[in-house]
Amino acid sequence: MDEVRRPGRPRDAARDEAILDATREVLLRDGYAGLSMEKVAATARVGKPTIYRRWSSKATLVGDAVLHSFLTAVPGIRLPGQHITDGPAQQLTAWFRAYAEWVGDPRHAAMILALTAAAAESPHDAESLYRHHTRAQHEALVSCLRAGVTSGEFRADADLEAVADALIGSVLYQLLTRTSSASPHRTEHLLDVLLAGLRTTDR
Amino acid sequence: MDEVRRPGRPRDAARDEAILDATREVLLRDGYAGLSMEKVAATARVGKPTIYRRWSSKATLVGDAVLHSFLTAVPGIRLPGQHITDGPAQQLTAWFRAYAEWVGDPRHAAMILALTAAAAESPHDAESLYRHHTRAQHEALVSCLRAGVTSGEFRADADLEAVADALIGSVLYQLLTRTSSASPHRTEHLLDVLLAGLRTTDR
Amino acid sequence: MDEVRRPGRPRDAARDEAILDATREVLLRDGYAGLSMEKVAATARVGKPTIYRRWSSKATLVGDAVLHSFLTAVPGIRLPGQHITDGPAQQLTAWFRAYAEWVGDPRHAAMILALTAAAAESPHDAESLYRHHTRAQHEALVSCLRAGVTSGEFRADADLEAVADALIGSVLYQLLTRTSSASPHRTEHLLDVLLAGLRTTDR
Amino acid sequence: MDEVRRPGRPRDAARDEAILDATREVLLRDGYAGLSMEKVAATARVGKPTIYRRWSSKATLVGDAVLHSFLTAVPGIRLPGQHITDGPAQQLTAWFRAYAEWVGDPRHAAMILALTAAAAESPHDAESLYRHHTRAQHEALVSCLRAGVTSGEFRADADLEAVADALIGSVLYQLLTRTSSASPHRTEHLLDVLLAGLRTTDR
DNA sequence: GAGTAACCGAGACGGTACGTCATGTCTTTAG
DNA sequence: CTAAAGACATGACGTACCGTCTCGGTTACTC
Repeated sequence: MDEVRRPGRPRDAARDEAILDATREVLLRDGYAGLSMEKVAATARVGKPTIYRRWSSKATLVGDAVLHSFLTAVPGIRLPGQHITDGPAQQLTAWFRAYAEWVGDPRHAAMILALTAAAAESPHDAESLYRHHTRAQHEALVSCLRAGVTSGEFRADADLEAVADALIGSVLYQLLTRTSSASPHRTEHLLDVLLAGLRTTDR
Repeated sequence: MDEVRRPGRPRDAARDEAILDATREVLLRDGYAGLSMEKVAATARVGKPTIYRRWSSKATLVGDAVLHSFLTAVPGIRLPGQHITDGPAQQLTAWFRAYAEWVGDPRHAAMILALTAAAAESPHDAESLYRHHTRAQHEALVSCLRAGVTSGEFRADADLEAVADALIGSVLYQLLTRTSSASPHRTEHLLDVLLAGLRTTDR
Repeated sequence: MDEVRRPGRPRDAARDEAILDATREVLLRDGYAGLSMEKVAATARVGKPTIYRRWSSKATLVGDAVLHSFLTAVPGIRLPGQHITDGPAQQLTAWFRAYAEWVGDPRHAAMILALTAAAAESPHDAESLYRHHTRAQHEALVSCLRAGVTSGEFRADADLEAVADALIGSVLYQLLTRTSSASPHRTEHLLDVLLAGLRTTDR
Repeated sequence: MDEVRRPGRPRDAARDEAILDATREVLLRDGYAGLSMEKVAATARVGKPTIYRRWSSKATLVGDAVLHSFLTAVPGIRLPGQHITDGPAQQLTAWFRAYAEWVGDPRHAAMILALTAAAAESPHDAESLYRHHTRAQHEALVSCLRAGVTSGEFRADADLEAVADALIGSVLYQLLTRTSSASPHRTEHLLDVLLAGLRTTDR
């Protein structure tokens, strides 16, 4: 299980962090369009080859920068609910509130937009890029919904993937059309309708 | 209401079409990232100043190219239903099917992605850009939903904007994560759930 | 005989001069090794593509810069003697003195060294480069020597090309080994020996 | 007289040879311009620091590589003639023939050009570099000429240094202008003229 | 019908950034 | 302390586009 020691000077892990930090900083300041590898290198006080050694393109770099932003800044978002006392509906609501709040921060909204830009810009790696970086959320949502189906609270014939798509997609659409930020109560209203539609009619 | 006649040679309207066609062609071939004004000019057999005289940036050019693609290629999408015989639910279903089918064409999917890229790339003009170009769809959806509320078929307390956001957003999310295309039946399933949630409980 | 007018904006001849001037300036300051296209561009206040549009490499740029230095700065060197009263020997002496004096200026010495570096650096274009830029001198020397043969002053069996090679080559060798500059009297002494060797023995 | 034993692992003398060999190999293949420390290191299967530990720059490395080429490949060139039976004129002729023949080999011509490039590239170390590596030849020539003066065969007032400069310089000039190689008979013709010019008039 | 003013294509211009390569130094493990 | 390997900051490479400009030439109104 030991890592194989390659010859030569090992990569400095501190550079990775510096580069990702710089990427986020530039992203916030100038947006995805205004982000250049040169700026990132200068901000991180790092040579360009040091960046290219780790990330082959602007898109993959931004992808990782955003992913780290997800993981480090909002770990709570990863597991929508750990208390068994909460039912799926409450869990979904809790998650959605946390997500909306997280996205409410313009700095986090900028991360989502950057990721979206990276994916939409080059359709061929869109899937690998966008999916990979939102998969955690999507899977958490689906498993939560599935728990609701198992418990009999939700309809068994509902397409859970489609519901998860709609939850994440609606926030994305709001970010794109109402830059300021997605309104928390709007997302909550959507959840109302969706939950109503999901519940088993004979209860 | 007459247009003010400026002196000098008037602009050649045929160039507009040639440029927009070229833009779509390049967009399909190389994606938004691979689109350069230079390529568009070469493809349209037009000088660069001829483009800049009409569009000030890549984003606005792409915006118009996509909008024309919407308007000319799928006019049916604009008005979800003009036959009063159809109820709101049927109208929504019809519109959603048409939309999903339209987006199913990779060429049209590329247009949506390009528009998304343009908007996500520079947050400050995201709103003006993206909203402007998807507003028609969004408004049609909302007015259709509102008709359902008026007729008593849909709950009065539902946030119709949120529902419209979710419908459009879910397609967008699918485009970003499953490049091939959005699956038509998935969107249909989502509609099922949403309609169920929208319907007045005491029916 | 009219020049064909190509379409598009014509090149600005003033840039050529600015670039060549900058090249010479950098050459003097930093030598051939220290000359980079980037420095030349910055010094000439010109974009890099403007240079590459005209010269494909550092070597050809330096070649032209040195050639212009020859032509503009020391036109007298081109025609070794225009007074018919002077015999070939006097003409050679006059030319050699002028040449040695010209090369005595460190700025001109730097030009010759730069040209030499450009040629020696890449053997395949050495010939086209070096020969082209020193040909004028070489031809003038040979024709002068040939006049001496015709007039009977010089031996008919002498290899005039070899003599011209030696005259130019000796200055070059001195530049390379005694950087400060070639000593004028040394070249004059060489001329003494060569003239003595060239003269017809029975005079 | 014992070498001082320094602590630690001693340098491997075999590396020196490997590096110099690699330098010559790259020089032949790509010329001085195309030679990089990286290529040399790779060709010699040696780390870059191993090179920098021994030679501080590309120029000094090339200098030594060429010098070794001189010493090992054509030892005969070092001493123009050790048989007292030959007069200075014959010795000069013999040396010149050997030199011209040696230079006739394109591999050796490349060495001279590389040395020239190294010197011409940075005027400040031109002297130390070029002079050091051609000094042996130059001194041999001068001492040979001086013997001729002592014996009364050559004029006492001739500038022997200038003559030596011309001999070496003419070969250099030919290499620069006629890449293929210097023509042996041309150098021989030059020697004819020079010897004629050197000889005491009253013979 | 002559001006004139804006159009058109082509392409040069000063720039910025690209992604790659080489420089010379530093840091690691191994000998 | 040396050696090989390779990461590092730096900086130049030659190319692609940017958006502006300057050409010769065209087209359609205005006088």
